[in-house]
Amino acid sequence: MSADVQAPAPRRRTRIQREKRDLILEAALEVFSAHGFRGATIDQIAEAAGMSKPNLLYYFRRKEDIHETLMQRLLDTWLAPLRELDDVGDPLTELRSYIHRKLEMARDFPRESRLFANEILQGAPRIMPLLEGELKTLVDDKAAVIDGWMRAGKIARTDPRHLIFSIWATTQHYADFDVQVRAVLGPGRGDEHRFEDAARFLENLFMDGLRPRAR
Amino acid sequence: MSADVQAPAPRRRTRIQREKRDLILEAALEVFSAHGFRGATIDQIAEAAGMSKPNLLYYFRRKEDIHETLMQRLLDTWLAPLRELDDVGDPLTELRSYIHRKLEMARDFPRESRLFANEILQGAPRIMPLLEGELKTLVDDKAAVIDGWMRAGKIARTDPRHLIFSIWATTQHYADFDVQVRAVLGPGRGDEHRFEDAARFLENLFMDGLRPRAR
DNA sequence: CTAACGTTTGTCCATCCGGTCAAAATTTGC
DNA sequence: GCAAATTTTGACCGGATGGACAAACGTTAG
Repeated sequence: MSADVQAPAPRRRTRIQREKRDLILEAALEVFSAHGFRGATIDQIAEAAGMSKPNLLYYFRRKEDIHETLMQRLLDTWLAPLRELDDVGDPLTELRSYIHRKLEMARDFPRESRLFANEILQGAPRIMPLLEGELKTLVDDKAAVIDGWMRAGKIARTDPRHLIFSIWATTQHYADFDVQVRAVLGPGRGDEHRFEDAARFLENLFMDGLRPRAR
Repeated sequence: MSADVQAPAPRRRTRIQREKRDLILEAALEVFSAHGFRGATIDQIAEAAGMSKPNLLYYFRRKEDIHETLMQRLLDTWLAPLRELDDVGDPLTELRSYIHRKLEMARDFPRESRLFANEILQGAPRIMPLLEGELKTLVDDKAAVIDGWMRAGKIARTDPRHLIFSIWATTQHYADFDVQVRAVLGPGRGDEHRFEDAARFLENLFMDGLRPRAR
């Protein structure tokens, strides 16, 4: 039995409706993430989804509806790694795996990352409530967990919220600024193995910083 | 009589031309950084610059010309902090001030940061050559400097290029993702002092990482 | 004063784009 | 097999937008 995501009380969706909507959302992710909301046109999305514009508009009445649906679906996937950050287990290990999971997401879902980045960059006009609600709550929650670790002396004392920001920033950078990263690394080893190199680097950075280790 | 194909070789510019062009570029920075290239309209820029659209088009023949000029002017300012990274002086101190300077730029020139972010996010269609040329050269150069420090045992060994990326990512995050940062910190102390807090946090992170310090 | 040059404006155009609509084609429930 | 419901399509619309243009306005040098 299907339970509809949010839309206002239409009767339960047809198989075709579910399939086509998914097709459209996939196409829209491709187009929105590459050009931003304003830069993307319905025609582009329709073509990428292999259907005509009026046909697409039969499934989503307005361009903004597509974007909104996409955003809502994505937020869950996107925040999953942070949700998993758990109080049990060794703090340093927990944080290390959080960083790795985030980096894997940047590698495997760069379009999703760019979609969010695009939205935030332009002032998050369409997802402000989500940021101030769901996201803030989650971060508050996890910041408390991290704070507990600090108080217990398990990790160094710093600002837990800025720690989370820095993990987001460093990992998502490899998705959002991919072209720049590749341009700078140039062809050759760096370009091919950039995610492995990034993983190793970030682990070093977050665990021990730059100060030379006395051995 | 005019024969110039595109930019170069116009006779020297009038005082009015210089003033108006600057005015337009300032307005364009505001508008482009807030809406992206495609999202910005010539009318918006013209209004922000306090002139009519045809008047603006008298100084810049095409929308893209404004963007291009803006980009070229900005790159210098933007990379200045990295250029200053110097071989002389204590490596850790050098890196610390680089981080601080970058963070100050994110605080004082958020529009510039967002303009670049927008461009890179969309695949850098208009500045690819700059990335592969000027930027890559500069990074190669500074990576060599950092590498020297590592070989000399002055800082821990890691990947110098990814180190640079991580500094860019963490500092620019406070400009590019400002709305998200503010939404998550919420009103109150965090919001007001976010840049000071960020500075302190980043210094801790880059110097010593998260491992609890034996005291 | 006036001719030459630089600047500004109103008007106009072609195209793009989000969205509508009615009719045609297809699928579904009985 | 057939009527009702769903899906698809082509044609169309109105507003926004990038840009062209010529006429008007202002400034400056002789």
